[in-house]
Amino acid sequence: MHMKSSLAQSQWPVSVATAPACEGCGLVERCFLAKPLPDDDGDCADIVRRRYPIERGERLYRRNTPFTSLYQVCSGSLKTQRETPEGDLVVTGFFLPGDVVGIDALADRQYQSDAYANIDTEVCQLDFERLLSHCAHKPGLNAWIISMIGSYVRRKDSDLSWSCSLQTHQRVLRFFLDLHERLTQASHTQSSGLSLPMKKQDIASYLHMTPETLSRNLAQLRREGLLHLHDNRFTLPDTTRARAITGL
Amino acid sequence: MHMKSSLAQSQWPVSVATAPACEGCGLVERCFLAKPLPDDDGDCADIVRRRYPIERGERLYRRNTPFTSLYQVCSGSLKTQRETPEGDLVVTGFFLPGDVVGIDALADRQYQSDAYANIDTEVCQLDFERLLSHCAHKPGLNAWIISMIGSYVRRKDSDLSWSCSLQTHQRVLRFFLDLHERLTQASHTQSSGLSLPMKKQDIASYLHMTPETLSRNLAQLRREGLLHLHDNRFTLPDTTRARAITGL
DNA sequence: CGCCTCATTGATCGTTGTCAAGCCGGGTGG
DNA sequence: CCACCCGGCTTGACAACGATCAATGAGGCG
Repeated sequence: MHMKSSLAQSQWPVSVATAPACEGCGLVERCFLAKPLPDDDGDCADIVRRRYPIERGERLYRRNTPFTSLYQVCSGSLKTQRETPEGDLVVTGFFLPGDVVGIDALADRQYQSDAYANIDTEVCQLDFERLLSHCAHKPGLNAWIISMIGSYVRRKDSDLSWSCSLQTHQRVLRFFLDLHERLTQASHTQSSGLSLPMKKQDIASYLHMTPETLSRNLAQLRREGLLHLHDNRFTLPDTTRARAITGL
Repeated sequence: MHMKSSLAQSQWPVSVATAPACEGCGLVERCFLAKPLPDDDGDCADIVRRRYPIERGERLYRRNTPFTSLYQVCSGSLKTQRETPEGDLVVTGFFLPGDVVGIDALADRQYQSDAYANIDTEVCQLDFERLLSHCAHKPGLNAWIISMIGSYVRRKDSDLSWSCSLQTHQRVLRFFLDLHERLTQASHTQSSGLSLPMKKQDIASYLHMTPETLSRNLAQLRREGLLHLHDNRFTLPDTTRARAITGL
């Protein structure tokens, strides 16, 4: 019964040694890659390539190229984008520290989108073939993979359910609530304001609206005292009311 | 197009014996459940419960109940729906013969939506715990699961990318193109017209528009000769033009 | 300084949601 | 067999929201 109540990441044994390359990584205490992999008996070393830097604006992988690796964000942030039939670019996801990117490539063994760094970023690379080949005799590792994919599915599903059905100002507010939550859980800093790790254009694209509409809605949310945003730093002064409005 | 057979399904040995309950199932020649499961050495019998009927309008599972099983549709069709914060119901997916439903429950071990039969339907039930417990010593089975989830992710991802960014009439047309493709690949019947296995209200909800808007768009597509739809049977007279319009 | 990209604000137009009425087909009961 | 009802669907008139077009401002970098 290796697969108890929850597939959650938290059930891995709080492990002892952390890999040398992980020293100083802000994610280290909640990152499973920083610890030995589940059921690792020492032969998993070739799976992970740790803390690999990507510069702002640099591309991590390109659409329609062969899928080889998954990547976990250590610091910074990534976006994935695709092209519409008309040739416009649409942002399909943002990836923050702790998130795994590349899962959309599992089915076709081809990346389904282009992945770019929004700001200077570090990722850990996971060789998927090697990962799978170790799974057979490591049920814990297998469960971890399915859990990881499950989280991605949940996120996509919930995105899909609100990104179209909510009103514009609700979408914007929900985006910032969600972002706040993900950023604070990743790094436990409760500093005065979080920095916005992507461009507003990209946010607009992700939320299926024009930059103009986003800007107007931001102005209104500021007026209503639901969001402070200045110089790429933001806070949510009244999360209770915000949650009530967005239904989160 | 987007129907390259995914990761692993096609690589199973075209197997010999089909299970008795699968005789007469329309899906039998493309269904992997009809054949012994990958790497099955005989002890997988308890995983699958075959061809289990659900009546039109009946609920298969309910949101926020414990996740136990995945279901593959044999015949008929299912929908999944959720409630918005305002209390409206939104259809989040349609499942046709060959599709696996319940994958959104993987992360939380709770179903994330309500699943209903649109018409009289048959499903095969897969006990997920048992499935996983067999994975350890059956790498093929493991790969199959990941492939199955991968297909789901791909579908969700592509839904997400077009269901919001396209114009209304494009969304409608794309929906019918997609439906046509999925229905014909499931049962190889190239009959004169396919029957629409769901209500228009649900289609409207799924496409994020009102029934009125859907109706108007259907009327226009008929006028333009891109879609025939009468008495719940439909054909696509000009798939080439339709594809060009929707970017599929 | 000038160029560039990003962000903001205003004016106008078009598409879609809303509200309302009418239609059609299936089911029920007299 | 027909009258009736009800849910699903269609069509029309109107209002509202967001996209488009255009102009301006703010910051980064050669």
